[in-house]
Formats: sequence, C-alpha cells, structure tokens
Amino acid sequence: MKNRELKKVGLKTTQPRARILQLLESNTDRHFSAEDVYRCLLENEEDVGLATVYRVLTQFEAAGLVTRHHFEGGKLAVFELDQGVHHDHLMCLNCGKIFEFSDELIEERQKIIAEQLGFDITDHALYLYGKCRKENCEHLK
Amino acid sequence: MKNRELKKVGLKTTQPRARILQLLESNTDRHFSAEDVYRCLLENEEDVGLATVYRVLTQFEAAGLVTRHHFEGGKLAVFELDQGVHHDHLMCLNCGKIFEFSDELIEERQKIIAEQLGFDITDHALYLYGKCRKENCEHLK
DNA sequence: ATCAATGCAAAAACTTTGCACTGAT
DNA sequence: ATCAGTGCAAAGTTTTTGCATTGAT
Repeated sequence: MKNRELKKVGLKTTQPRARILQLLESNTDRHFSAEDVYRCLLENEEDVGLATVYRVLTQFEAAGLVTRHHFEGGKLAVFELDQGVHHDHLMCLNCGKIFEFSDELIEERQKIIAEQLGFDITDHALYLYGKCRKENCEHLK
Repeated sequence: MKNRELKKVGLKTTQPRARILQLLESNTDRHFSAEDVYRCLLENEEDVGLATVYRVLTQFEAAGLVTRHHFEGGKLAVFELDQGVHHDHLMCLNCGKIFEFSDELIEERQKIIAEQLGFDITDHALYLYGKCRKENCEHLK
C-alpha cells in the first residue's frame, strides 16, 4: 500500500519500510524517536529490528521523506514525516508538547540573510522553547 | 584570572573550570565539542579528565555561560561561549564552517508568534544550512 | 536466481556516574 | 579541616556495523 511513495524515492518496498512509513503517516502530529517507532511496531505485533528502524529512518531522511530533529534537552533524535510544507517548532519545556507553525516573514528574511552572506540555503530549522500558559499543561516530573 | 566570571555564576574557581573558560574565551569564533576542549587542553599540557570537561560544560550551560548546539549531521553536542548578544547560525554543508548572524526582524517575529500561541519564550535557536559560494570553501572529504 | 534488505548480536560513539582522592577556602 | 570538585574506570545511552539469513523482483 505504501508501494507508490517508496518507489518514488527509489526505495524497494519491504515490510519494515512500509510499516514505518505507515506509522509516520498515521501520526503526522507526533515526533518519533527510533525507539518510539520500534515500540509502536512491536505493540502492533509488527516485529521489526531496532537496527532496521534506525536504518530505515536514515534512508527516509536521505530520501527527503522525513526530517530529523534534536530538540533541546532531548538526547535522542526524533523524526517526523515531511509533508511538503516547511514548518518550525515551538516546544514547551514544562510539558514537552511540540507545536508547529510557519511564518512567511521569517522565511523571507532567512533568504535575504543567506543571500547577503553568499549562501545557497538547502535547509533550515527554527526552534522556540518556552512554557505554554495553558492550564492543561502537565509539568514534566 | 577567570576568578570573577566563575564566582559571578556561583561556581568555585578550580583549575579545570578556569582553563576551559579561558579556552572558550580565546576562541569565541569556534564551536567546541567536549572532545575538542579535551584535546585542546591536552595539547597545552593542561591535563583535564574528559569526564570533567563534560561536567564543566554542562555546569557552564546551566549557569548560562555557554550554549549547547546540535548541528545537523553532527552527532556530538558543541558548545560556544555566550557573549550576551543572541545570535543564530548558518552552517556550510560543504566545508562545515559556521557563520553567525542576528536579525532584529526575525527576533521580533518570534515574539509575536509565541505570544499568539500563548507561550513564554525562554530560548530559541535558528539554524540555516547551505553551501557557501566562496571560492575558498574546502569540501569535506 | 539474484542481490538488496533484515535481524541479531556485537561494537562503536557519546555521555554520565560511582568512588576514592585532591584541592580550594 | 571541610566539603565540593576531580580523575579514572566502569556503566549507560543512543546509534552503527558485520554477517548469516530472508525476501522482493
């Protein structure tokens, strides 16, 4: 079923790859570590080796299917499906929740800055860290 | 000599801490991994344990003396001295060089976005990745 | 049938921790 | 003299790799 997407980026359709892509596609709001993916698949009785999860996520990244992040504080890398539209991240340091946003002005400004410095931008990432003022913000232990 | 700065942030002045601070202060343009710091000190005949380097850098970070970064691609954390003025980073994916910049408009915009989303920002980081068009850009092997 | 992809276990890479000793006040 | 800080070695985490086996075309 994930046949098309995988072929498109030049990856042979295998069970692990299809399952991981499926998982990411049905949780576009989440940011998965390799462990997360591994455990989610296990829970679904879809056994995949952890090494394979790492390999597949790295391949997906190289293929432009996913983006890898290193959030402040976290030691693991986390991945999310790339859905065509770039977005940035805002993370609550209390509850760990991640919010996504995008801003045309900032994007424009980045291009101008890169141009001035003589750079061809291939990639960029903006992370805001703070505390959400929501009453439902559960503090991390 | 690094007495004052360390005391100010509530850290007892010890040889390892003074040496590491000294190293960072005389290389404000560099981004050091713990290993980098360790090796630089060894080369200067200033023996310090690697574990201590990690501990001190973490303390410096907590004290607001340094900032920790996880650049794209790199697996190690790197540190740089915090010099009061916030700045962002632009990294060349060819030669690895890091350029610093800061932009008032982007800063403003971030505040507005955070406000709209009901966040109190404590921290932020913007990374641009690309290729510098300089003729002296040495490609990574 | 072929060759890439997988799973496992082992290794590597990076960072943290325990503990006895050293050093700053 | 005291107690925080250090160094070393050991352990922890996260990620990668080697190799025999499995699976997709």
